[in-house]
Amino acid sequence: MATFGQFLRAERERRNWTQSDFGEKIGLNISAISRIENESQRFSKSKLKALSDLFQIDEQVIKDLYFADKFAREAFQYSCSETIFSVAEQNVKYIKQKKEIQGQIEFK
Amino acid sequence: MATFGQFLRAERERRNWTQSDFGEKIGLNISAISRIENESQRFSKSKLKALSDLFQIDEQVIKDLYFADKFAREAFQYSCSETIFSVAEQNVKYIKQKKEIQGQIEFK
DNA sequence: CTATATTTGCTAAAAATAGGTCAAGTTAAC
DNA sequence: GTTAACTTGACCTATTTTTAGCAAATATAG
Repeated sequence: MATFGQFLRAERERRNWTQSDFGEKIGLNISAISRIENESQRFSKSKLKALSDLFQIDEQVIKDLYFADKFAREAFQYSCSETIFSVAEQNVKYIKQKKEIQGQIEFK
Repeated sequence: MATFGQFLRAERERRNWTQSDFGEKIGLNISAISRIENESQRFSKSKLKALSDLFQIDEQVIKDLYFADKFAREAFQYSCSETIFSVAEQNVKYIKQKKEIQGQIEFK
């Protein structure tokens, strides 16, 4: 599965829902759904939980799909180089480690 | 170099600039600089070009550092799983490929 | 055809971004 | 122990971007 919009469309169709069915369930009108599926609009972060409930798909999975798509589009849009994601991965490790150390200091 | 703020601070100090020197050159006041260096505020995307001119560092390098940092922080904040960046990388490839095909259709 | 589903132009409203000010601190160097 | 450099909190504002509803235009299935 490549984009979040394609994922949404596939899951919707698997359930034989029209865009307006889906829109009603998730709280968006039909044009928003269309644009989201065609990626001219983003699905809103704040509805991810509702989406995971609706589709009965683990929230972590949904969230990861969502952010992978978001990052990919942004990296493409700004012509980032190909190494960017491995750098980002290292950065996350660094941040995690830093927070751990901070935690230790706070409770000393 | 791990975060964009740390990068900025290191480059500023290498030049023996105070935060207020740097702020003047880039068009931000001293509290903004401090917060940016300590990552409680973001550096603005629209100033990346000016920054690359000021530091005489290739814009692509600056941009990559900036976005790697941005993605990492977001992934951390939303507790994305560790595989997310390799998925994102694949997604970029997919997007690039799709745009190529679209280009071919448009000029047929 | 016709009905249903989807896409899209326009737009007001909402939300995110970007940053400032002022005050009250803390560091670090001399 | 001053002084310059830096940090941080609280609060405020302007600008830009994005959203999502309406309605009109297309597309698609039967």
